[in-house]
Amino acid sequence: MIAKKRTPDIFVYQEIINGLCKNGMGQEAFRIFCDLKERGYSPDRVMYTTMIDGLCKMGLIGEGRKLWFEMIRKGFIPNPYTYNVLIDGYCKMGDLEMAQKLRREMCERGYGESTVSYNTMIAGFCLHGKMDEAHKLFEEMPKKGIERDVVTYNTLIQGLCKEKKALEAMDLFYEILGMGMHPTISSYTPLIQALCDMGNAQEAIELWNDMRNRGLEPLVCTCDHIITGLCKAGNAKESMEWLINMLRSKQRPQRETFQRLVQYLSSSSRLDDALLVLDYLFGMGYILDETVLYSLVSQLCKGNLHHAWEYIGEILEKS
DNA sequence: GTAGGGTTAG
Repeated sequence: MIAKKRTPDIFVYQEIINGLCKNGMGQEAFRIFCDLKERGYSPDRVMYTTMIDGLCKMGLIGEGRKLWFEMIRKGFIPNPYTYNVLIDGYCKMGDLEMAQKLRREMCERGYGESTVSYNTMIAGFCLHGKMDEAHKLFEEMPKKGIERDVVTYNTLIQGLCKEKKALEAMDLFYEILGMGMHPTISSYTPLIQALCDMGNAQEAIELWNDMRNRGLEPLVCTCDHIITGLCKAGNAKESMEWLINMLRSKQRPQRETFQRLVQYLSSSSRLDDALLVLDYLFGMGYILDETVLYSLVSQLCKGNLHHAWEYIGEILEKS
């Protein structure tokens, strides 16, 4: 456009800056933003908001704050979008006090709170393990007439799961259903992981099936969690089946998943399966961690030493 | 000639 002397307008630049920010090229966006100002363009409130958000998401909250004041100097009053972007930035870096201060300031300016502003703060508290505070806000929402949406629930579910409170998180999941809302991938993923971590793989699989029945496509890592969960629950057979299904559908399990499975199979004397999984592991281009290797070798040595020696030679060659 | 852009989980 520039070469053809078609000067891009502010909307085109807005799209470019936003697109770069959302695709991991925030530095480039910031360069263009600064360049624009030098060439005499004046960014408006939306563009400032977009750039402040981009900077916050890169962890450059100081730069974001500078732009905030620059915007005010140029006569733009921050609106709820601008506030939320900065509040989210402070939440993410753990300065919850500053986030709360900005939230009060936003209200003093006469802007009402919204589902998004609540979700932002709840996510901030959850991220930093302050579940009591998160709950307080969650309870406050209906009292203030602010609707909870599926993001509100998902955020709290994720927070509770991280704190190993899967039962409480399940209650919220049922509440989503009870309210007639539609759960999303983010409702299921942390729950399945938490249940697997607790050794409750069967319930996790029920959730998995429920998710599939709703036409939701699970994240690949969810499958990894189920495989490790099944090992934890002592279910070698099903664990192998899930792994093979993953490989069949051309999904790449994590190295850690293979290792846990090899470790579990060898420690429960299923050496044939362990060696089979090991073959898949090497086939994916992974190498075996030393501690898992030692445990496998010592298991092999408990059996027929002659065979053990053959296997070990083969394993060492591949690793 | 007009309208058009920005925020929360993952």
